[in-house]
Amino acid sequence: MAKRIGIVDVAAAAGVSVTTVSHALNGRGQVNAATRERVQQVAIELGYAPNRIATALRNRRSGIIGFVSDEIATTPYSGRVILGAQDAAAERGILLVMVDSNGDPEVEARQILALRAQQVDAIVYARMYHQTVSVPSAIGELPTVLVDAVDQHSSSPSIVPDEVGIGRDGTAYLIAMGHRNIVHLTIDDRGPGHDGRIVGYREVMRANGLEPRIASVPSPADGRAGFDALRLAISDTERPTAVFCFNDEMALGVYQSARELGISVPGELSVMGVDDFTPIASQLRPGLTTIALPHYEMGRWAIRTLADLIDGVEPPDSHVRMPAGMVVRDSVVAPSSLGGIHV
Amino acid sequence: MAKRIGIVDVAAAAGVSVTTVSHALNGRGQVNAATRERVQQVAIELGYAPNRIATALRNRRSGIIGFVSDEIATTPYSGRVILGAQDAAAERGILLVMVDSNGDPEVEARQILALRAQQVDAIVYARMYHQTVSVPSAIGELPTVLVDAVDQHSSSPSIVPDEVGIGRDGTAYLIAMGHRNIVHLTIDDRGPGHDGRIVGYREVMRANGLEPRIASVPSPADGRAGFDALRLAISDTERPTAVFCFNDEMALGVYQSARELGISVPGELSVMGVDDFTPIASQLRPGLTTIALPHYEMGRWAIRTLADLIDGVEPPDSHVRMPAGMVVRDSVVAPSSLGGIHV
DNA sequence: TCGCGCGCAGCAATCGATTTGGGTACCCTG
DNA sequence: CAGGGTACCCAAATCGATTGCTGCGCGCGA
Repeated sequence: MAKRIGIVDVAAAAGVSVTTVSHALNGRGQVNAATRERVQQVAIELGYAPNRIATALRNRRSGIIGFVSDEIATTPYSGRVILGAQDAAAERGILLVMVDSNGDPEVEARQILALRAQQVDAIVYARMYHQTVSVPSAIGELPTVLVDAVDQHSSSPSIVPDEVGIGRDGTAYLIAMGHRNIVHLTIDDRGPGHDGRIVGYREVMRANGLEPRIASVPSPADGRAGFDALRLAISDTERPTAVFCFNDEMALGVYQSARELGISVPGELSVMGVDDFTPIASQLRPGLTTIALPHYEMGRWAIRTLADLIDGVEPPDSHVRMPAGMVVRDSVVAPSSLGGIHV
Repeated sequence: MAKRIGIVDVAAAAGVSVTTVSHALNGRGQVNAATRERVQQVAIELGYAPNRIATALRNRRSGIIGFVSDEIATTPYSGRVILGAQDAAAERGILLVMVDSNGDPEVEARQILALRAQQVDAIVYARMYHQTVSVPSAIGELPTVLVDAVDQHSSSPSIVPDEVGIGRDGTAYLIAMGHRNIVHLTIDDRGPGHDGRIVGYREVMRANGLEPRIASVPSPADGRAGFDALRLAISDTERPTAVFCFNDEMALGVYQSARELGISVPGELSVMGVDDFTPIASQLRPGLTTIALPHYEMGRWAIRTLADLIDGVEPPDSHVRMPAGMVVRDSVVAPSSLGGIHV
């Protein structure tokens, strides 16, 4: 059993005191260049790695950031947030401890307490999808940033997707492709995503002299609802040439509905999603043109901001809305190419 | 700024020494019942929570387990493993630190070293899907378990899905539903999942006097491949009444191919998947009958086993193959109900 | 030659909880 | 009343790294 080697072992091997080893390795005190080099050499040979627990105790800084989510890892959405956070953390030598409250506030409070007992330096409070929250009091005075969430009553920095921008960009793209009769298919439940995208959609439609047409269904996961919504949309006086869906799951529902109704995609109907949920978006035929939420970037931003906050640096922008990016595949084409009805 | 209260504060408030507080709270030495109660009372009033960093330093046990994965959280598969691990860890007051090597062995080694510096008590070495690996040497002597992976040269406990059982169960179910002409649609790349399911499939087919028919495509994510494979299958002399797919993504491809070929599911073709990948399996119409890999349970098992290992308890079974469970939806029906060709 | 300053190195305190090895008071017994 | 237990409680050492302060020795100016 190879005993873990500590700073005393290095000191003994190098023939100096632990103080000098610490100084040499951390570049603190005054150490002769030759001594410093020798110590570093010995440390490497012995495979020395400082015990971060001891350092944390002494420095009152653990180098760990807690990542609190309502639904970790179970959805690929938050997965990308985690990935971004992980990457940014790894760059800074920070470790991430993730906990999943499963949406239960009591569990959440307990887990945050456990995190605090573990002396985490800061907390990322993330939600699976964009929503309004209130930061749990258990967090106390720990530096905190919110991801995919905002809290009006908190001064903690937060980052969310630019929902209005998504509504604008998607609509503008469809219009640029030549569509004029565009339905926005959303969900019944309201929320920042729901509202923001509608605002952006309306804005751009009106700016182009077009009439906004919005349909909504109970749940994106409900295939039948997509079917009904589409049927509703096409039974309208003017049949739409494009559907701008709230998310990719809903787009999958539309694809299936369209097939059942004998409507070809994208020939007779262009479809656009939001999320770039790969298993769906890239698997569908035709490939789904969609808007990728900036999950990865939000994760990175969160850790970067917290690392600064820990060092006492206040972020310039406290509440950030991050732009999303279009992912063009094959589900949106110019309406001129369709054989169906046109306006 | 509310100073964090420590054991000395509790001691002062309760009018006893820190030793007694420690004893009272941890039930170690001999403490008068009245004193114990008073200390506990005071501790709660003050909201005392022991600094686990200090405890870790003293006890040489951090209460943290490292979770090393090649692709964390980005796929819902590993997401469920994480969830199971999280739950089991939370029950035991253990925290999980997850790192993602993104498949890069060098990054992985660095991260494992960081984990060791952080004094993790043990490591879960997980893979995104069932494969054969070799445990990285950076782990050293730390207690380790493998999830969704095996290493012939390591004595570390491991847990993987019972692939042969999956092949057997799926095939048996289709046969029980009355199918006799069943194609197993798999991927080109070999691996424990690929091989095991074929073994189970063949075994049950032969045992029932049926001829195994296996087709394979380059990638489950490749929709076109699913299309081609299905066409290949149906151009066969005897048209299959059921397809047993390697996974749900492939099943999605088959659904789409079937639609394009004018074959109704499940009317003319029953489809079965593996994974129970919810966004696909439950969203498809008809709902996909599939076999759920025991990801959650494997995650639980991993932490349970490690917790025992840390306490010096050797697990009874070192290499476990965990059974999977059938999730019945609507994509498999008796072939008698189809109007198509039957054997 | 004396003394001051500087370069270099190390002692010892510190972080907060646990644990070892006593110490003290009280009670009981002979 | 002395000796021996017992029940309670506590001082101090400990975990490993960091850091303020001190000490030593050498060189240079007076």
